[in-house]
Amino acid sequence: MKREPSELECFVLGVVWQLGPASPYAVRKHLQDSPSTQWSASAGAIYPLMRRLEGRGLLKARTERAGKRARREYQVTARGLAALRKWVGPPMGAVAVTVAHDPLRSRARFLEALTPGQRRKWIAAARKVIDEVEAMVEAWEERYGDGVGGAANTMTMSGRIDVKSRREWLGKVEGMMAR
Amino acid sequence: MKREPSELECFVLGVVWQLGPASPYAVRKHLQDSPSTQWSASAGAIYPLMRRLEGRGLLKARTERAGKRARREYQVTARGLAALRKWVGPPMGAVAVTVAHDPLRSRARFLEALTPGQRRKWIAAARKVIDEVEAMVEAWEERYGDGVGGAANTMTMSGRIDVKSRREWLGKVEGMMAR
DNA sequence: CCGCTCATGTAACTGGTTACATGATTTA
DNA sequence: TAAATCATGTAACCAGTTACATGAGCGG
Repeated sequence: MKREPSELECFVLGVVWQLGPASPYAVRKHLQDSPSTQWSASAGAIYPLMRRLEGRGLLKARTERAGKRARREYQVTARGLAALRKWVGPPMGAVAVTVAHDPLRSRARFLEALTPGQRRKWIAAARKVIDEVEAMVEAWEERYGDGVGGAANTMTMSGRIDVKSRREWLGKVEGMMAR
Repeated sequence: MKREPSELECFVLGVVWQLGPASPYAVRKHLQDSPSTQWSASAGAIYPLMRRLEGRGLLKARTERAGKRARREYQVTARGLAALRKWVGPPMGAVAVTVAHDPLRSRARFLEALTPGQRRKWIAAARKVIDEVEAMVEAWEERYGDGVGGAANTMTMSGRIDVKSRREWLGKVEGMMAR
């Protein structure tokens, strides 16, 4: 029974599809710039991963040379696109049925372990974190604009809603704390 | 240089602190029931992890016997509480500065890879997924109510906001798709 | 007595991380 | 020409997963 590909594998497949022919380095940069820190996009992850995808026939590589240097350019194959579509769904796998993972919320769960003073400071710090994320999202939009198809819009939109909803959440947390 | 503990380690530390003396099994169940699938809470993760925490002096164990059977009950030590507080912050580590990770959004990023028909189906499926999550959150509240200190309220509240924001997001995605 | 849940573990694996190595190309 | 960045990779490690093993206790 063939195991189904990991989230990162599919995501990379998608990124290559979106960028058009892309080198592992380009994919890496793209992931690093993206407002999600879900993956570190380390070389040790990406290079072997893309080789793996190539081995499975989901990507095909072509070695171009720019100047003296060889660089691998990967492209999504027909099978690769099929795999991407399957991953995107429908149907979505069971992995999708979950509340979003947010390290801020994980921590907030244990706010009661702090002293009231620390709690107030925590809220302030959290607010700052959310501001930072907002800035990241805006910077990302600035940078990539409509670069990656219509996807950029979807992404910044989603980032903004995320920020908004976390602000709302934080407000409520503050309210509950006060009582 | 001592490496800082993983998210799961700290989260487990927090859960033990919240539950009061708790067995690995109890922690495992708790994580499994929680609406977050961030961790599978497999035995192979939890048992060694709690041993590790014990080894670091963040948990202390006491072996109780119920009937013929020995069960380990862990409790958070003073150092453990300090570590928990440090993890919760402030200051939050850099890990916290990220948009929430949501597999639905990851997938939505590549919606353009689908045919328009599939896209519509995708939206419907996504709506269902969100409904499921909502049900999970409600069930969780039903079950744990005010069980784990005031934290239960914070958690269901956060789950609800999450659901609401994802519905809003999905609506927008649909809107953008239509154009 | 059967099957289910409680409860504790271990062994093998693996995907992803950190850190290092190497050399080409660009920019100050 | 020195420093920074582009670009590709590898080796060692590790946290967490899957799958299995074991046995107690309990409800039907």
